Amino acid sequence: MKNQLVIYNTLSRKKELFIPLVEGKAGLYVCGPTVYSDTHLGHARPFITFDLLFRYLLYSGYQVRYVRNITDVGHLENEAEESGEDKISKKARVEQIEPMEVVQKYVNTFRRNMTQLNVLPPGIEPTASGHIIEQQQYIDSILQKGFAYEVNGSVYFDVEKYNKLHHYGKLSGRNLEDVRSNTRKLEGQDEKKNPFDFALWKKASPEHIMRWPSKWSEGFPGWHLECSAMSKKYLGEVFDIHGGGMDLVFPHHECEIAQSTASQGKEAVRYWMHNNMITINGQKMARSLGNFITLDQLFSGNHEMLDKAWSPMTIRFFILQAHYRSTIDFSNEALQASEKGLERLMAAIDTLEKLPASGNSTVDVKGLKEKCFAALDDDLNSPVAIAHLFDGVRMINSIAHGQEQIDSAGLDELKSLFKVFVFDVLGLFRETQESTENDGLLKGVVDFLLNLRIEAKTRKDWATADKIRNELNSLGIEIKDTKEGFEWSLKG
RNA sequence: GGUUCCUUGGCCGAGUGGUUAGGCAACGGUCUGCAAAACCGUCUACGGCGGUUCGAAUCCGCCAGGAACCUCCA
Repeated sequence: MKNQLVIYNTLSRKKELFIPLVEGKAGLYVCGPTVYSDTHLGHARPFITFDLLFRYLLYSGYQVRYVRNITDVGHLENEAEESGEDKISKKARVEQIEPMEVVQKYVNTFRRNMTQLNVLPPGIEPTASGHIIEQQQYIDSILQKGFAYEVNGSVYFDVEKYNKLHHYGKLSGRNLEDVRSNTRKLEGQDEKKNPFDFALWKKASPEHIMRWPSKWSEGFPGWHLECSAMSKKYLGEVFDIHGGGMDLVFPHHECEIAQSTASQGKEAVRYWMHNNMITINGQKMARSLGNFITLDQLFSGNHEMLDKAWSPMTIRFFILQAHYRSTIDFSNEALQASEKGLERLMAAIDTLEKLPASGNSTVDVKGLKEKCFAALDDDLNSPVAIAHLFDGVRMINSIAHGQEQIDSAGLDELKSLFKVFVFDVLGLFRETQESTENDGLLKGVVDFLLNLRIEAKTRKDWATADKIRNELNSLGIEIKDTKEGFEWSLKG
Protein backbone atom coordinates (compact mmCIF):
# COMPACT_ATOMS: atom_id res chain seq x y z
CA MET A 1 0.00 0.00 0.00
CA LYS A 2 1.17 3.48 -0.80
CA ASN A 3 1.24 5.72 2.20
CA GLN A 4 2.74 9.00 1.15
CA LEU A 5 -0.43 11.04 1.30
CA VAL A 6 0.07 14.35 3.02
CA ILE A 7 -2.97 16.38 3.95
CA TYR A 8 -3.37 19.87 5.33
CA ASN A 9 -4.85 19.66 8.79
CA THR A 10 -6.82 22.76 9.73
CA LEU A 11 -6.14 21.96 13.37
CA SER A 12 -2.37 22.27 13.07
CA ARG A 13 -2.40 24.57 10.04
CA LYS A 14 0.24 22.33 8.55
CA LYS A 15 0.51 19.55 6.05
CA GLU A 16 0.78 16.22 7.85
CA LEU A 17 1.50 12.72 6.65
CA PHE A 18 -1.74 10.76 6.75
CA ILE A 19 -1.36 7.85 9.12
CA PRO A 20 -4.69 6.14 9.74
CA LEU A 21 -5.80 5.10 13.18
CA VAL A 22 -6.05 1.50 12.03
CA GLU A 23 -3.58 0.38 9.41
CA GLY A 24 -5.18 -0.17 6.05
CA LYS A 25 -8.47 1.40 7.04
CA ALA A 26 -9.69 4.96 6.84
CA GLY A 27 -12.70 6.59 8.46
CA LEU A 28 -14.04 9.63 6.65
CA TYR A 29 -16.90 11.90 7.67
CA VAL A 30 -18.07 14.79 5.52
CA CYS A 31 -20.75 17.34 6.31
CA GLY A 32 -23.51 16.74 3.80
CA PRO A 33 -26.27 18.93 2.46
CA THR A 34 -29.08 20.63 4.30
CA VAL A 35 -31.96 19.52 2.15
CA TYR A 36 -34.23 22.51 2.02
CA SER A 37 -33.27 23.83 -1.40
CA ASP A 38 -31.75 22.85 -4.72
CA THR A 39 -28.08 22.00 -4.83
CA HIS A 40 -26.04 24.86 -6.26
CA LEU A 41 -22.55 25.14 -7.68
CA GLY A 42 -21.05 26.05 -4.33
CA HIS A 43 -22.32 22.82 -2.82
CA ALA A 44 -20.67 20.79 -5.56
CA ARG A 45 -17.19 21.70 -4.40
CA PRO A 46 -16.94 19.78 -1.10
CA PHE A 47 -18.63 16.73 -2.53
CA ILE A 48 -16.26 16.62 -5.49
CA THR A 49 -13.25 17.42 -3.31
CA PHE A 50 -13.98 14.64 -0.87
CA ASP A 51 -15.04 12.32 -3.65
CA LEU A 52 -11.51 12.74 -4.96
CA LEU A 53 -10.16 11.93 -1.51
CA PHE A 54 -12.45 8.92 -1.21
CA ARG A 55 -11.43 7.64 -4.63
CA TYR A 56 -7.76 8.22 -3.95
CA LEU A 57 -7.89 6.39 -0.63
CA LEU A 58 -9.67 3.49 -2.33
CA TYR A 59 -7.10 3.48 -5.12
CA SER A 60 -4.33 3.50 -2.51
CA GLY A 61 -5.73 0.28 -1.09
CA TYR A 62 -7.51 1.55 1.99
CA GLN A 63 -10.71 0.05 3.18
CA VAL A 64 -12.68 3.27 3.58
CA ARG A 65 -15.79 3.87 5.58
CA TYR A 66 -17.22 7.06 4.15
CA VAL A 67 -20.07 8.68 6.06
CA ARG A 68 -21.80 11.74 4.69
CA ASN A 69 -24.86 12.96 6.53
CA ILE A 70 -28.05 14.49 5.29
CA THR A 71 -29.28 17.33 7.45
CA ASP A 72 -33.02 16.98 7.30
CA VAL A 73 -33.96 18.39 10.67
CA GLY A 74 -32.87 21.86 9.74
CA HIS A 75 -30.63 24.16 11.62
CA LEU A 76 -32.21 27.00 13.46
CA GLU A 77 -32.64 29.95 11.21
CA ASN A 78 -31.96 32.19 14.11
CA GLU A 79 -31.13 30.43 17.28
CA ALA A 80 -32.46 33.16 19.49
CA GLU A 81 -35.60 33.90 17.59
CA GLU A 82 -38.73 33.50 19.65
CA SER A 83 -40.35 31.36 17.01
CA GLY A 84 -37.42 28.98 17.01
CA GLU A 85 -38.43 28.08 13.52
CA ASP A 86 -36.08 25.94 11.53
CA LYS A 87 -35.38 26.01 7.84
CA ILE A 88 -37.20 22.88 6.94
CA SER A 89 -40.44 23.77 8.63
CA LYS A 90 -40.37 27.29 7.25
CA LYS A 91 -40.09 26.03 3.71
CA ALA A 92 -42.79 23.49 4.33
CA ARG A 93 -45.25 26.12 5.41
CA VAL A 94 -44.44 28.23 2.40
CA GLU A 95 -45.05 25.37 0.06
CA GLN A 96 -47.91 23.94 2.05
CA ILE A 97 -46.54 20.46 2.17
CA GLU A 98 -45.18 18.13 4.80
CA PRO A 99 -41.65 18.82 6.07
CA MET A 100 -40.50 15.37 5.15
CA GLU A 101 -41.91 15.92 1.69
CA VAL A 102 -39.60 18.90 1.28
CA VAL A 103 -36.76 16.78 2.56
CA GLN A 104 -37.48 13.97 0.14
CA LYS A 105 -37.77 16.30 -2.83
CA TYR A 106 -34.40 17.90 -2.28
CA VAL A 107 -32.70 14.66 -1.31
CA ASN A 108 -33.79 13.26 -4.65
CA THR A 109 -32.43 16.27 -6.51
CA PHE A 110 -29.21 16.18 -4.56
CA ARG A 111 -28.59 12.51 -5.26
CA ARG A 112 -29.39 12.93 -8.94
CA ASN A 113 -26.99 15.87 -9.19
CA MET A 114 -24.25 13.91 -7.43
CA THR A 115 -24.72 11.01 -9.85
CA GLN A 116 -24.49 13.43 -12.76
CA LEU A 117 -21.21 14.75 -11.37
CA ASN A 118 -19.98 11.17 -10.97
CA VAL A 119 -19.64 11.61 -7.21
CA LEU A 120 -19.56 8.13 -5.67
CA PRO A 121 -22.24 7.53 -3.06
CA PRO A 122 -20.83 7.31 0.46
CA GLY A 123 -20.97 4.03 2.33
CA ILE A 124 -23.41 5.43 4.86
CA GLU A 125 -25.64 8.44 4.36
CA PRO A 126 -27.36 8.92 7.70
CA THR A 127 -30.09 11.45 8.32
CA ALA A 128 -30.33 13.62 11.39
CA SER A 129 -34.01 12.80 11.82
CA GLY A 130 -33.16 9.13 11.94
CA HIS A 131 -30.73 9.62 14.81
CA ILE A 132 -32.70 11.63 17.35
CA ILE A 133 -32.13 9.01 20.04
CA GLU A 134 -28.38 8.96 19.48
CA GLN A 135 -28.34 12.74 19.73
CA GLN A 136 -30.30 12.67 22.96
CA GLN A 137 -27.88 10.13 24.38
CA TYR A 138 -25.05 12.41 23.38
CA ILE A 139 -26.68 15.29 25.24
CA ASP A 140 -27.04 13.06 28.28
CA SER A 141 -23.36 12.31 28.26
CA ILE A 142 -22.45 15.99 28.10
CA LEU A 143 -24.88 16.78 30.92
CA GLN A 144 -23.39 13.99 33.01
CA LYS A 145 -19.92 15.43 32.53
CA GLY A 146 -21.25 18.78 33.68
CA PHE A 147 -20.65 20.74 30.51
CA ALA A 148 -24.28 21.53 29.79
CA TYR A 149 -27.26 22.92 31.63
CA GLU A 150 -31.00 22.75 31.20
CA VAL A 151 -33.27 25.79 31.15
CA ASN A 152 -37.01 25.69 30.46
CA GLY A 153 -36.83 22.47 28.49
CA SER A 154 -33.80 23.49 26.45
CA VAL A 155 -30.25 22.28 26.98
CA TYR A 156 -27.24 24.50 26.32
CA PHE A 157 -23.54 23.78 26.14
CA ASP A 158 -21.62 25.65 28.84
CA VAL A 159 -18.78 27.14 26.78
CA GLU A 160 -17.25 29.12 29.62
CA LYS A 161 -16.95 26.10 31.87
CA TYR A 162 -15.59 24.01 29.03
CA ASN A 163 -13.00 26.64 28.21
CA LYS A 164 -11.55 26.46 31.73
CA LEU A 165 -10.31 22.96 30.99
CA HIS A 166 -10.03 23.02 27.22
CA HIS A 167 -9.45 25.51 24.47
CA TYR A 168 -12.72 26.56 22.86
CA GLY A 169 -11.67 28.05 19.52
CA LYS A 170 -8.58 25.96 18.82
CA LEU A 171 -9.72 25.01 15.33
CA SER A 172 -10.57 28.50 14.13
CA GLY A 173 -7.73 30.19 15.98
CA ARG A 174 -9.80 32.09 18.48
CA ASN A 175 -9.82 32.35 22.21
CA LEU A 176 -12.86 32.82 24.37
CA GLU A 177 -12.18 36.53 24.81
CA ASP A 178 -12.34 37.01 21.03
CA VAL A 179 -15.58 35.10 20.93
CA ARG A 180 -16.98 36.97 23.90
CA SER A 181 -16.31 40.41 22.42
CA ASN A 182 -17.58 39.45 18.98
CA THR A 183 -20.67 37.44 19.75
CA ARG A 184 -23.72 39.50 19.17
CA LYS A 185 -26.19 39.82 21.95
CA LEU A 186 -29.42 38.70 20.37
CA GLU A 187 -33.00 39.02 21.44
CA GLY A 188 -34.52 36.28 23.52
CA GLN A 189 -31.27 34.82 24.69
CA ASP A 190 -32.00 35.25 28.33
CA GLU A 191 -32.06 31.52 28.88
CA LYS A 192 -28.38 31.20 28.16
CA LYS A 193 -25.69 31.90 30.72
CA ASN A 194 -23.60 33.42 27.97
CA PRO A 195 -24.47 34.52 24.45
CA PHE A 196 -21.84 32.23 22.98
CA ASP A 197 -23.34 29.11 24.56
CA PHE A 198 -24.98 26.94 21.93
CA ALA A 199 -28.07 24.77 21.99
CA LEU A 200 -27.87 21.00 22.31
CA TRP A 201 -31.64 20.61 22.62
CA LYS A 202 -34.20 23.27 21.91
CA LYS A 203 -37.74 23.26 23.14
CA ALA A 204 -40.10 23.63 20.20
CA SER A 205 -42.36 26.62 20.01
CA PRO A 206 -46.01 25.83 19.21
CA GLU A 207 -45.64 26.66 15.51
CA HIS A 208 -42.53 24.57 15.12
CA ILE A 209 -43.51 21.55 13.07
CA MET A 210 -40.53 19.26 13.37
CA ARG A 211 -40.39 18.03 16.95
CA TRP A 212 -39.53 14.98 18.92
CA PRO A 213 -40.23 13.97 22.51
CA SER A 214 -37.43 14.02 25.05
CA LYS A 215 -36.97 14.08 28.80
CA TRP A 216 -36.40 17.85 28.57
CA SER A 217 -39.22 18.90 26.27
CA GLU A 218 -40.87 18.33 22.94
CA GLY A 219 -38.25 19.80 20.73
CA PHE A 220 -35.38 19.25 18.37
CA PRO A 221 -31.62 18.78 18.52
CA GLY A 222 -29.18 21.68 18.24
CA TRP A 223 -27.22 22.62 15.17
CA HIS A 224 -23.97 20.87 15.74
CA LEU A 225 -25.01 17.68 17.40
CA GLU A 226 -25.90 15.39 14.53
CA CYS A 227 -22.36 15.18 13.19
CA SER A 228 -20.93 14.33 16.59
CA ALA A 229 -23.57 11.71 17.29
CA MET A 230 -23.57 10.06 13.89
CA SER A 231 -19.81 10.05 13.37
CA LYS A 232 -19.45 8.39 16.76
CA LYS A 233 -22.04 5.78 15.90
CA TYR A 234 -20.56 4.80 12.56
CA LEU A 235 -16.87 5.66 12.85
CA GLY A 236 -16.21 5.39 16.56
CA GLU A 237 -15.21 7.84 19.27
CA VAL A 238 -12.06 8.72 17.36
CA PHE A 239 -11.76 8.61 13.60
CA ASP A 240 -9.43 9.77 10.88
CA ILE A 241 -10.75 12.55 8.68
CA HIS A 242 -13.58 15.05 8.97
CA GLY A 243 -14.24 17.25 5.97
CA GLY A 244 -16.46 20.14 5.02
CA GLY A 245 -16.52 23.68 3.72
CA MET A 246 -14.33 26.36 5.26
CA ASP A 247 -17.41 28.27 6.30
CA LEU A 248 -18.18 25.49 8.76
CA VAL A 249 -14.98 25.85 10.74
CA PHE A 250 -16.60 28.28 13.13
CA PRO A 251 -18.86 27.67 14.83
CA HIS A 252 -19.98 24.27 13.52
CA HIS A 253 -16.77 22.27 13.72
CA GLU A 254 -15.53 24.18 16.71
CA CYS A 255 -18.64 23.10 18.55
CA GLU A 256 -18.21 19.53 17.39
CA ILE A 257 -14.77 19.49 18.97
CA ALA A 258 -16.20 20.89 22.19
CA GLN A 259 -19.02 18.36 22.19
CA SER A 260 -16.81 15.34 21.68
CA THR A 261 -14.23 16.52 24.16
CA ALA A 262 -16.91 17.21 26.76
CA SER A 263 -18.71 13.94 26.12
CA GLN A 264 -15.83 11.51 25.86
CA GLY A 265 -12.88 13.38 27.27
CA LYS A 266 -11.06 13.34 23.95
CA GLU A 267 -11.42 14.79 20.51
CA ALA A 268 -13.02 12.70 17.82
CA VAL A 269 -11.22 13.94 14.73
CA ARG A 270 -7.57 13.43 13.84
CA TYR A 271 -7.43 15.34 10.54
CA TRP A 272 -9.72 18.26 9.74
CA MET A 273 -9.95 19.15 6.06
CA HIS A 274 -11.75 22.19 4.68
CA ASN A 275 -12.40 23.17 1.10
CA ASN A 276 -12.50 26.81 0.09
CA MET A 277 -15.46 28.59 -1.46
CA ILE A 278 -16.59 29.05 -5.03
CA THR A 279 -16.95 32.74 -5.70
CA ILE A 280 -18.87 34.67 -8.28
CA ASN A 281 -17.64 38.17 -9.07
CA GLY A 282 -15.19 37.68 -6.24
CA GLN A 283 -17.86 36.99 -3.65
CA LYS A 284 -18.80 33.71 -2.05
CA MET A 285 -21.62 31.91 -3.81
CA ALA A 286 -24.26 31.28 -1.17
CA ARG A 287 -27.94 30.77 -0.95
CA SER A 288 -28.26 33.51 1.61
CA LEU A 289 -26.52 35.99 -0.69
CA GLY A 290 -28.81 35.10 -3.57
CA ASN A 291 -25.91 34.87 -6.02
CA PHE A 292 -26.07 31.15 -6.59
CA ILE A 293 -26.59 29.09 -9.72
CA THR A 294 -28.09 25.66 -9.16
CA LEU A 295 -26.56 22.59 -10.72
CA ASP A 296 -29.69 21.96 -12.75
CA GLN A 297 -29.45 25.49 -14.11
CA LEU A 298 -25.81 24.95 -15.03
CA PHE A 299 -26.55 21.67 -16.76
CA SER A 300 -29.45 23.19 -18.72
CA GLY A 301 -28.04 26.67 -19.32
CA ASN A 302 -31.24 28.09 -17.87
CA HIS A 303 -29.90 31.10 -15.98
CA GLU A 304 -29.30 34.67 -17.06
CA MET A 305 -25.64 34.56 -16.09
CA LEU A 306 -24.92 31.52 -18.24
CA ASP A 307 -23.78 31.81 -21.86
CA LYS A 308 -24.77 28.20 -22.45
CA ALA A 309 -25.29 24.89 -20.69
CA TRP A 310 -22.22 23.43 -18.98
CA SER A 311 -22.04 19.69 -18.69
CA PRO A 312 -21.51 17.91 -15.38
CA MET A 313 -18.03 16.78 -16.40
CA THR A 314 -17.07 20.31 -17.36
CA ILE A 315 -18.11 21.41 -13.88
CA ARG A 316 -16.21 18.57 -12.28
CA PHE A 317 -13.09 19.28 -14.32
CA PHE A 318 -13.38 23.00 -13.60
CA ILE A 319 -13.43 22.31 -9.87
CA LEU A 320 -10.55 19.83 -10.06
CA GLN A 321 -8.44 22.36 -11.97
CA ALA A 322 -8.16 24.47 -8.84
CA HIS A 323 -6.67 23.32 -5.55
CA TYR A 324 -9.41 22.61 -3.03
CA ARG A 325 -8.05 25.11 -0.50
CA SER A 326 -8.10 28.01 -2.97
CA THR A 327 -11.14 29.98 -3.88
CA ILE A 328 -12.29 29.41 -7.42
CA ASP A 329 -14.10 32.11 -9.30
CA PHE A 330 -17.03 31.21 -11.50
CA SER A 331 -17.19 32.66 -14.99
CA ASN A 332 -18.33 31.48 -18.38
CA GLU A 333 -14.82 32.09 -19.71
CA ALA A 334 -13.27 29.83 -17.08
CA LEU A 335 -15.81 27.10 -17.79
CA GLN A 336 -15.19 27.44 -21.51
CA ALA A 337 -11.48 26.89 -20.88
CA SER A 338 -12.26 23.81 -18.80
CA GLU A 339 -14.60 22.43 -21.41
CA LYS A 340 -12.03 22.77 -24.17
CA GLY A 341 -9.27 21.35 -22.03
CA LEU A 342 -11.36 18.36 -21.04
CA GLU A 343 -12.22 17.68 -24.70
CA ARG A 344 -8.54 17.70 -25.54
CA LEU A 345 -7.78 15.29 -22.69
CA MET A 346 -10.53 12.91 -23.78
CA ALA A 347 -9.48 13.10 -27.42
CA ALA A 348 -5.95 12.12 -26.40
CA ILE A 349 -7.32 9.11 -24.56
CA ASP A 350 -9.02 8.02 -27.79
CA THR A 351 -5.74 8.49 -29.63
CA LEU A 352 -3.96 6.51 -26.95
CA GLU A 353 -6.12 3.46 -27.66
CA LYS A 354 -5.00 3.43 -31.28
CA LEU A 355 -1.34 4.12 -30.61
CA PRO A 356 1.22 1.78 -32.23
CA ALA A 357 3.93 0.19 -30.11
CA SER A 358 7.54 0.33 -31.26
CA GLY A 359 10.59 -1.71 -30.44
CA ASN A 360 12.05 1.03 -28.34
CA SER A 361 10.77 3.91 -26.31
CA THR A 362 11.74 7.57 -26.27
CA VAL A 363 9.27 8.63 -23.60
CA ASP A 364 9.33 8.38 -19.81
CA VAL A 365 5.99 6.92 -18.77
CA LYS A 366 7.17 5.91 -15.34
CA GLY A 367 8.30 9.43 -14.55
CA LEU A 368 4.96 10.82 -15.69
CA LYS A 369 3.09 8.39 -13.51
CA GLU A 370 5.19 9.22 -10.48
CA LYS A 371 4.60 12.94 -10.99
CA CYS A 372 0.83 12.47 -11.22
CA PHE A 373 0.59 10.52 -8.02
CA ALA A 374 3.11 12.70 -6.23
CA ALA A 375 0.84 15.65 -6.95
CA LEU A 376 -2.17 13.96 -5.37
CA ASP A 377 -0.06 12.82 -2.45
CA ASP A 378 0.71 16.48 -1.84
CA ASP A 379 -2.57 17.45 -0.23
CA LEU A 380 -4.67 16.40 -3.22
CA ASN A 381 -3.06 18.81 -5.64
CA SER A 382 -5.34 17.93 -8.53
CA PRO A 383 -4.46 20.99 -10.68
CA VAL A 384 -0.81 19.98 -10.72
CA ALA A 385 -1.76 16.38 -11.41
CA ILE A 386 -3.88 17.54 -14.33
CA ALA A 387 -1.01 19.68 -15.62
CA HIS A 388 1.12 16.53 -15.71
CA LEU A 389 -1.67 14.72 -17.53
CA PHE A 390 -1.52 17.38 -20.22
CA ASP A 391 2.19 16.66 -20.55
CA GLY A 392 1.00 13.11 -21.15
CA VAL A 393 -1.41 14.39 -23.78
CA ARG A 394 1.48 15.99 -25.62
CA MET A 395 3.39 12.72 -25.27
CA ILE A 396 0.50 10.75 -26.77
CA ASN A 397 0.08 13.13 -29.69
CA SER A 398 3.79 13.19 -30.40
CA ILE A 399 3.81 9.40 -30.56
CA ALA A 400 0.76 9.46 -32.82
CA HIS A 401 2.59 11.85 -35.14
CA GLY A 402 5.72 9.73 -35.13
CA GLN A 403 7.92 12.23 -33.35
CA GLU A 404 8.29 9.92 -30.36
CA GLN A 405 8.18 6.15 -29.93
CA ILE A 406 6.88 3.94 -27.19
CA ASP A 407 7.43 0.22 -26.59
CA SER A 408 4.59 -2.13 -25.77
CA ALA A 409 5.33 -2.26 -22.05
CA GLY A 410 5.36 1.52 -21.91
CA LEU A 411 2.18 1.69 -23.93
CA ASP A 412 0.41 -0.64 -21.52
CA GLU A 413 1.59 1.44 -18.61
CA LEU A 414 0.49 4.67 -20.27
CA LYS A 415 -2.96 3.26 -21.02
CA SER A 416 -3.23 2.02 -17.47
CA LEU A 417 -2.14 5.39 -16.07
CA PHE A 418 -4.77 7.32 -18.01
CA LYS A 419 -7.49 4.81 -17.30
CA VAL A 420 -6.82 4.69 -13.59
CA PHE A 421 -6.00 8.31 -13.10
CA VAL A 422 -8.57 10.02 -15.26
CA PHE A 423 -11.51 7.70 -14.81
CA ASP A 424 -11.02 6.00 -11.44
CA VAL A 425 -9.22 8.64 -9.38
CA LEU A 426 -10.29 11.97 -10.88
CA GLY A 427 -13.70 10.44 -11.58
CA LEU A 428 -14.07 11.90 -15.05
CA PHE A 429 -15.89 10.14 -17.83
CA ARG A 430 -16.56 10.74 -21.47
CA GLU A 431 -19.89 12.38 -22.00
CA THR A 432 -21.78 11.32 -25.07
CA GLN A 433 -24.64 12.93 -26.85
CA GLU A 434 -27.93 11.93 -25.36
CA SER A 435 -29.64 9.61 -27.75
CA THR A 436 -33.15 10.28 -28.88
CA GLU A 437 -35.71 8.36 -30.87
CA ASN A 438 -34.89 10.32 -34.00
CA ASP A 439 -31.18 9.62 -33.82
CA GLY A 440 -31.29 6.87 -36.40
CA LEU A 441 -33.26 8.97 -38.81
CA LEU A 442 -31.02 11.99 -38.32
CA LYS A 443 -27.92 9.90 -38.79
CA GLY A 444 -29.27 8.46 -42.02
CA VAL A 445 -30.14 11.86 -43.43
CA VAL A 446 -26.89 13.55 -42.49
CA ASP A 447 -24.79 10.63 -43.64
CA PHE A 448 -26.65 10.70 -46.96
CA LEU A 449 -25.97 14.40 -47.46
CA LEU A 450 -22.33 14.06 -46.51
CA ASN A 451 -21.90 11.17 -48.93
CA LEU A 452 -23.36 13.41 -51.64
CA ARG A 453 -20.80 15.97 -50.61
CA ILE A 454 -17.98 13.46 -51.00
CA GLU A 455 -19.21 12.69 -54.49
CA ALA A 456 -19.25 16.41 -55.26
CA LYS A 457 -15.74 16.73 -53.87
CA THR A 458 -14.57 13.83 -56.00
CA ARG A 459 -15.63 15.65 -59.15
CA LYS A 460 -14.22 18.88 -57.68
CA ASP A 461 -17.62 20.49 -57.52
CA TRP A 462 -16.58 22.73 -54.64
CA ALA A 463 -19.69 24.91 -54.85
CA THR A 464 -22.00 21.98 -54.09
CA ALA A 465 -19.65 20.56 -51.45
CA ASP A 466 -19.42 23.88 -49.65
CA LYS A 467 -23.14 24.44 -49.88
CA ILE A 468 -23.89 21.15 -48.14
CA ARG A 469 -21.33 21.91 -45.46
CA ASN A 470 -22.55 25.45 -44.88
CA GLU A 471 -26.20 24.47 -44.75
CA LEU A 472 -25.55 21.68 -42.24
CA ASN A 473 -23.34 24.05 -40.26
CA SER A 474 -26.08 26.62 -39.99
CA LEU A 475 -28.41 23.88 -38.77
CA GLY A 476 -26.02 23.20 -35.91
CA ILE A 477 -24.17 20.23 -37.29
CA GLU A 478 -20.40 20.33 -37.14
CA ILE A 479 -18.54 18.65 -40.02
CA LYS A 480 -15.04 17.26 -39.77
CA ASP A 481 -13.33 15.96 -42.89
CA THR A 482 -11.11 12.98 -42.24
CA LYS A 483 -8.90 10.74 -44.32
CA GLU A 484 -11.56 8.04 -44.20
CA GLY A 485 -14.37 10.41 -45.17
CA PHE A 486 -16.13 12.49 -42.57
CA GLU A 487 -17.27 12.81 -38.99
CA TRP A 488 -20.03 14.98 -37.70
CA SER A 489 -21.56 15.97 -34.42
CA LEU A 490 -24.24 18.23 -33.06
CA LYS A 491 -22.94 21.48 -31.68
CA GLY A 492 -23.19 21.70 -27.90
C1' G B 1 -13.89 46.30 15.06
C1' G B 2 -11.66 41.02 16.08
C1' U B 3 -9.60 36.41 13.75
C1' U B 4 -7.72 34.20 9.34
C1' C B 5 -6.34 34.58 4.38
C1' C B 6 -5.58 36.35 -0.61
C1' U B 7 -3.49 39.83 -4.73
C1' U B 8 0.56 35.71 -10.46
C1' G B 9 1.02 37.01 -17.94
C1' G B 10 -5.46 38.80 -22.17
C1' C B 11 -8.60 35.11 -18.83
C1' C B 12 -8.52 30.83 -15.35
C1' G B 13 -5.05 28.73 -12.23
C1' A B 14 -0.25 25.96 -9.91
C1' G B 15 4.08 27.31 -7.53
C1' U B 16 7.06 28.79 -0.50
C1' G B 17 14.69 31.06 -2.18
C1' G B 18 18.05 29.80 -7.75
C1' U B 19 15.51 25.42 -13.40
C1' U B 20 9.40 26.03 -18.75
C1' A B 21 3.58 24.61 -14.20
C1' G B 22 -0.78 23.59 -16.91
C1' G B 23 -5.50 24.96 -19.42
C1' C B 24 -8.10 28.67 -22.48
C1' A B 25 -7.36 32.74 -25.77
C1' A B 26 -3.88 34.99 -29.27
C1' C B 27 -0.10 34.42 -32.94
C1' G B 28 2.98 31.23 -36.35
C1' G B 29 3.10 26.44 -38.71
C1' U B 30 1.44 21.23 -40.36
C1' C B 31 -2.84 19.09 -42.59
C1' U B 32 -6.93 20.64 -46.20
C1' G B 33 -9.51 22.23 -52.86
C1' C B 34 -10.79 26.15 -49.18
C1' A B 35 -12.43 25.77 -44.34
C1' A B 36 -13.50 23.48 -39.71
C1' A B 37 -11.41 20.19 -36.41
C1' A B 38 -6.97 18.16 -34.85
C1' C B 39 -1.83 18.45 -33.96
C1' C B 40 3.02 21.05 -33.28
C1' G B 41 5.43 25.56 -31.85
C1' U B 42 5.69 30.68 -29.76
C1' C B 43 4.09 34.08 -25.95
C1' U B 44 8.42 34.26 -19.32
C1' A B 45 4.07 37.22 -15.35
C1' C B 46 4.14 37.46 -10.07
C1' G B 47 -0.39 44.67 -6.39
C1' G B 48 3.06 49.09 -4.65
C1' C B 49 7.36 50.64 -1.67
C1' G B 50 11.33 49.22 1.37
C1' G B 51 14.36 45.29 3.79
C1' U B 52 17.05 40.30 4.46
C1' U B 53 20.08 37.37 0.86
C1' C B 54 25.22 35.99 -3.73
C1' G B 55 20.09 35.36 -5.41
C1' A B 56 12.83 36.47 -3.79
C1' A B 57 6.75 35.51 -7.06
C1' U B 58 8.56 32.62 -2.82
C1' C B 59 11.17 35.28 3.79
C1' C B 60 10.32 40.21 6.87
C1' G B 61 8.00 45.25 7.36
C1' C B 62 4.80 49.07 5.69
C1' C B 63 1.01 50.69 2.19
C1' A B 64 -3.12 49.75 -1.32
C1' G B 65 -7.05 46.58 -2.81
C1' G B 66 -10.08 42.18 -2.00
C1' A B 67 -12.20 37.81 0.55
C1' A B 68 -13.89 34.30 4.42
C1' C B 69 -15.43 33.68 9.44
C1' C B 70 -17.39 36.34 13.83
C1' U B 71 -25.56 34.87 12.37
C1' C B 72 -27.93 29.86 8.78
C1' C B 73 -24.20 28.75 5.18
C1' A B 74 -20.54 23.75 1.29
